[in-house]
Amino acid sequence: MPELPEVEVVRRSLNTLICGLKITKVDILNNKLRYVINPKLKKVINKQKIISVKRRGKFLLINIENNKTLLFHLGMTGKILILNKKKNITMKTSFYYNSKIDKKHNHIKIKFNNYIDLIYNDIRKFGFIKLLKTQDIKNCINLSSLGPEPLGKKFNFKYFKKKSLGSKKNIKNFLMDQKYVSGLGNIYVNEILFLSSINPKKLTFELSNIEIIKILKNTRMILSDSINQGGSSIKDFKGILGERGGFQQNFRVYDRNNESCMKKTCDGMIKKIYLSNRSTFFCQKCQK
DNA sequence: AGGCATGTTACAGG
DNA sequence: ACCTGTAACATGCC
Repeated sequence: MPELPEVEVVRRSLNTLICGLKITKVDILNNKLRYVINPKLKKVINKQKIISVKRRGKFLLINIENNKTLLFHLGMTGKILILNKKKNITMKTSFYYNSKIDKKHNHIKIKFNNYIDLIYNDIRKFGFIKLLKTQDIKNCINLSSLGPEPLGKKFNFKYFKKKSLGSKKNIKNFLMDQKYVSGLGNIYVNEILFLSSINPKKLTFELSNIEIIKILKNTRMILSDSINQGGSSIKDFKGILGERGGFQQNFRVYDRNNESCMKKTCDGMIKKIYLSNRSTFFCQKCQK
């Protein structure tokens, strides 16, 4: 899935591409995603203008004129595509353009008054779209228990210290838990702990102040770098129209089982284990 | 053929 | 109540 950086990149692209546009038609090609799509959705949003596109954790929120909001979650394989019919090309919404995209997984199509179509494509159908009243967003079951944004001011030392002392989780599961901090997923958590030289199994109440500071700093750095690069937790991403070729993020530790540690000062080996059924990579030497 | 995959959630057992 | 591991969801790729 798209973790926070990917969702943020999509949000920025959408925000520049569809704000102010009027919806002229909605096609539901498949109404069974993670939740069954509200059958009223089509009628309610038709003929309405897009006000803004926001993000909370890994959720995307499209605010619409008549006090409605479309809440998207991209699950594991969800993508938002923009099709420009005037030029008969698929424009990127940043890295979500991919020449391998198969039309048979297009589930929702929203047409606008300027030759643009927004398409929701999702191979595994773990994602969803919900129609909400804008004023109900904060109390919505999906958003109400989310922790602070990892790039926001509330995700600070004081907060982290308090929550980490109150938890018996290991640090990896802690960072993966959206109620403590929202938007991190398996890839970025592996990367954060690697750069912080902390063992993923270390319990949060055992973390030193210095380790907490490292986690906070590396979280911000990794996420903002990734956003600036256009998102990176998708392996086969190609740039706009594919011409930029095989952009591939070089993760430092994720998916590097049995490779040697990339840190200059370390000659350890990366090991793969499972925590809560999620693949976990760490250096046996510098992440003791 | 079988294991694995960026997420979330329910359930069982400790 | 909290924690972890397991499985489920649906599909594709080694």
